[in-house]
Amino acid sequence: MAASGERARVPSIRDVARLAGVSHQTVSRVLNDHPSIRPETKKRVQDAIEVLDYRPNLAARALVTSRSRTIGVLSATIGEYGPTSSIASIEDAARAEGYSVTTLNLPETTPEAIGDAIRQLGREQVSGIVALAPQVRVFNVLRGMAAGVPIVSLQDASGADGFTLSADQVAGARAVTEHLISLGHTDIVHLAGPQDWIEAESRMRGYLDAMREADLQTFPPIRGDWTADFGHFAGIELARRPDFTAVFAANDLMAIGLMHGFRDAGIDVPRQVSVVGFDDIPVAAHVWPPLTTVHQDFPALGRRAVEMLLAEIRGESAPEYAPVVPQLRLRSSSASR
Amino acid sequence: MAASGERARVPSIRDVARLAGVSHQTVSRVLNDHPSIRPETKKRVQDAIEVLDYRPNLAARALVTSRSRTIGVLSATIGEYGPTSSIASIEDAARAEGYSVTTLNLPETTPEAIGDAIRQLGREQVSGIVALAPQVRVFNVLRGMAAGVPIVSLQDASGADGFTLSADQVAGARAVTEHLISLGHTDIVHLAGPQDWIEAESRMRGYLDAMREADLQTFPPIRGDWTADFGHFAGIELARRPDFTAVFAANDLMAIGLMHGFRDAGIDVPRQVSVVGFDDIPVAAHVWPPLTTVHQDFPALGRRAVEMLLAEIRGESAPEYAPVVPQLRLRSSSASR
DNA sequence: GACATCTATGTGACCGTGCACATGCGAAGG
DNA sequence: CCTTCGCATGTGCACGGTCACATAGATGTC
Repeated sequence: MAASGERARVPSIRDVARLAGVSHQTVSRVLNDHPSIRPETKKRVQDAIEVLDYRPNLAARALVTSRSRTIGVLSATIGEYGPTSSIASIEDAARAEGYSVTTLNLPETTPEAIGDAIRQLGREQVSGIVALAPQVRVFNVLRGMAAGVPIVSLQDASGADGFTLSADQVAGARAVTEHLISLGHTDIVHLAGPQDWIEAESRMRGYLDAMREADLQTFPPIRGDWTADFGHFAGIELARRPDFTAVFAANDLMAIGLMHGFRDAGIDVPRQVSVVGFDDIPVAAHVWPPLTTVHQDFPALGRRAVEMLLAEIRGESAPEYAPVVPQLRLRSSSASR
Repeated sequence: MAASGERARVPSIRDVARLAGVSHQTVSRVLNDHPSIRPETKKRVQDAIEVLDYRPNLAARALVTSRSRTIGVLSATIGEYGPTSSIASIEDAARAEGYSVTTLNLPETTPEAIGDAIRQLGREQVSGIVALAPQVRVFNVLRGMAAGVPIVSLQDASGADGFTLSADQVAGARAVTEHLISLGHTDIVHLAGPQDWIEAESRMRGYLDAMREADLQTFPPIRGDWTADFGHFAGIELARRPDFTAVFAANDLMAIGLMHGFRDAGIDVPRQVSVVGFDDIPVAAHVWPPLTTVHQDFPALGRRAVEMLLAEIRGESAPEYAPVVPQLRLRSSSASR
């Protein structure tokens, strides 16, 4: 469409200024909508911008302001459903506010790797960072490091000082455990996430709280790794000690694997054992039996993270949110004893 | 850790030059490893860089070179497993080569939206773009638009001129269809993806090719939307017309929903009907019955996309790859008649 | 020995913005 | 009527790199 040829280089702020008959600084003021500009002048400049199809050079702007209007997403999780959908909504929200998004996956969670990542984002002069750092360790390192750049962490960190944000994992876990108890289960096993993960701890705490409150005895939790394969393995192992009637798996993937393991071992879900999960991944409603689980609104979390970060960047006070409450999704994998 | 305080601004190339006793240009040469630098000089400069903990300012470099050493990922897909894992590996590969990654989701697939996205990435002066544009329409617009910036499309586009790349979807679909045929099925329904999607077409073609070659009659395909919910609906509908003994669903999510629908309708998989999917998502092995499907190596695709893009950026010739061949994963959802 | 060539390095301009400061002008205040 | 102030705008420089060109010494060539 655009008339090609013409080796004209892309127009700069001075080209606009010349065409509009003003100084380059006035153009700059229009761009950053400075208060004292006469409406008439503003109009002339905007017309010139239109005519030349001028676009501000982001690199030049970043150089002089040493801020890039870019948000860095630092992620220490790999390909899981939850984080992934949060990231997508972070991007959308940031773009809507005129920020670019650059993502950085942590290959490993050593303090050095985290430090490198933060420094890298620093070099790119990000305006702020959203961290999806589900491991306690990573979170702590982050806290110490991020000096200078606003940062929001998308994890549940009880009593954290900085800006953190998450769904109320404990409440969700508690709700689903109470659901099992209300069905008459008393011997409930928890298939937990890895030791170091914040969310694993929160979900376990919810389970423990609910059990204690109902005066039920708890089993030592089984430590999983979030994968369906582990769930499968755990199901076969658990089948050997049928001293329980329900399992709360810390995520859906493990829950689904677990049901598979139970089936291989000849245990019927939910007739003999009830199984519940956490996350409500898209297939949860369609596996057999459809999985009772806890739904999390990941997109909402991503959007809020961006709102909080922008508030911090702009020096505003953080918006106060009611916590995102995860919702119980009752399906067929849980039944009364 | 780092001695704070000290309002010293971050060191620039000139600070390094002063400390090393050379000109700033010599420092620049060392950084871009220019050939004619005396080893001794180089050493001095490197030491100075070390001492000052100097890091090149990316914005300044981008300003003068008008290239940002950033790769833009343009994605028109939302939260699906395949694209997501490709994107993660694109990031890793790009970072490993010293490129940053910025991601941009297309909210809609109109030509205008695509144009805006490309222009936005242009403003950010990306060095190249990897497009995950699974719809035919998007792909075509992209082809016309991207003038000026190297671009690689991660989709199967037969006869495309530019640089495109994908797993051989047709071969995968064909293999899984032939598998059903070899089990003795003759009446095989295809639950396809949406009309406009390149991969939907490729998978359907593989199905049609295999059927034609075996001299089998084909049914008009059912158009789905990739979701498990649709699969469920389709299962219930299909149960009313049992003129088939096997279904090839164009992705795992629909296949899993389909099995759910069949179960609701009282049809046993695989005894009465065989079901196969495509993608091999992480739960595919753990649903009941475990799903026969086609495994795609998404991370490998992402890595290759980056390699191709970098080759194009550097003006090298594109590396020649053997196509990524999807692999059949035989499980229990398919059985002989 | 004069000149061309190559190597190693330095000098100054320039990329496109925003910022600090200066300036002209009209309104308000005494 | 003069001073003071706020508004609207202009001037020049700085940001931190790279590029084009200049320069000085070493080496080779006839």
